[in-house]
Amino acid sequence: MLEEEKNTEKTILEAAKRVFLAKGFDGARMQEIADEAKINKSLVHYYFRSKDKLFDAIFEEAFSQFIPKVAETMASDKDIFEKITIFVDTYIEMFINNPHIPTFILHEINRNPDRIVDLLKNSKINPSLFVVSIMQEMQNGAIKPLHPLHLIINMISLCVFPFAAKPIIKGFILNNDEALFNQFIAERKKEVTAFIIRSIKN
Amino acid sequence: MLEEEKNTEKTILEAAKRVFLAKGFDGARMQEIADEAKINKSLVHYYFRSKDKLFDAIFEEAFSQFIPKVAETMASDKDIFEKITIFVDTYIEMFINNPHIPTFILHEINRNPDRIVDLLKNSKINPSLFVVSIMQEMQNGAIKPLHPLHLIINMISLCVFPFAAKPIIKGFILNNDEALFNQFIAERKKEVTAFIIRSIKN
DNA sequence: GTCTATATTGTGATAGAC
DNA sequence: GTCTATCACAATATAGAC
Repeated sequence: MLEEEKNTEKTILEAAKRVFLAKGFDGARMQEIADEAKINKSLVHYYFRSKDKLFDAIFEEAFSQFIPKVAETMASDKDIFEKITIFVDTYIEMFINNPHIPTFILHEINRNPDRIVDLLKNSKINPSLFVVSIMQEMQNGAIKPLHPLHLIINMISLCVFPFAAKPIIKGFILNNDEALFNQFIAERKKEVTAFIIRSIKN
Repeated sequence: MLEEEKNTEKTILEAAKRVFLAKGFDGARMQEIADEAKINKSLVHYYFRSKDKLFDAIFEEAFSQFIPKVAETMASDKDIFEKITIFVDTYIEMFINNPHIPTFILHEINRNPDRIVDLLKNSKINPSLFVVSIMQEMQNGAIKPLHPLHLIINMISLCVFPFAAKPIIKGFILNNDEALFNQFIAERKKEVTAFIIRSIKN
């Protein structure tokens, strides 16, 4: 039997995740989620009452993915260059496996900015760990003087943006060739890490 | 009289731009556009027939803004470092004046990827100008060996992402302080230009 | 828990008077 | 060109049988 039978709630959540991430809240339809889960539309309401409540469950999970758990790495005794390498690898690998996350989060946080403040208050994310790490390496003379916040935003920008802009990069620059885009992304871990380290290393 | 009376079509277009950019196609309502333009909802249909046609007019203009006219600069005889400075300044300045453009474009190109291929075919945008410029400077020995495409995407990433992620940066890292965010953006032209040039200069 | 049927509201779009 | 009234349909949500 191999446990093919999942419980309905989980099936709905997985279907809803696919639909919401692809279409966004406004573009998603309860009917489409039901079809995707191969169940009746009423069952979706039975389990989650409203579209809003269902969306909340999806958004919180997706948002937590957007901020990978690199906190442990940041608190470790590895040097800043190793930390950056792990940071970039983790981020890009996660987006390869969840390509819709970037546009989804960037769109939805603008639709409802207040929500993220609440979410982040309850999260264990602590960027100051990384800030401290950066400032220590500056005092060591390992890296050039720079604003830690700009460096962090630069790192995230370089990882996230190519996934959010995939249709432009692929459709315009890469002649709509999916294989070429995948190759571009595959190169990117090395490329981004090297780009950053060249810029900050003393 | 100072020409206070604009023609209705233009008024609708300006209202539609505000609503579509803030809410996206799926989130926008024809009623809200009419309210924003302070006219009757039917008039919007009278001038533009359908929501789709109205959206097309807005999207094309917004998309053309997303790709600033830096082509002339790229074809000029300025060196690569001046070109990068102008590129970054132009991009960031444009997003300061049009803060909704990044999320709007990134969301809509994913909703309808085919549209952008058509749009770009009809545009005069030519990234190869910049690629050639980069490769020449590599042969001159002015910059390190690198993949031109990755450099271009890096430059765009660093300019665009902070605007798309404003609610996260402001709400999470900057304690929801708008002034702090504006200061962060103001620093960014110098910061990004320096970050890039440090990384590629020989 | 799962289904069918239906209520209710929202929304794009049109008809027709002025 | 601009308005009021209204249509037609889509979408969220609920009622109630099984």
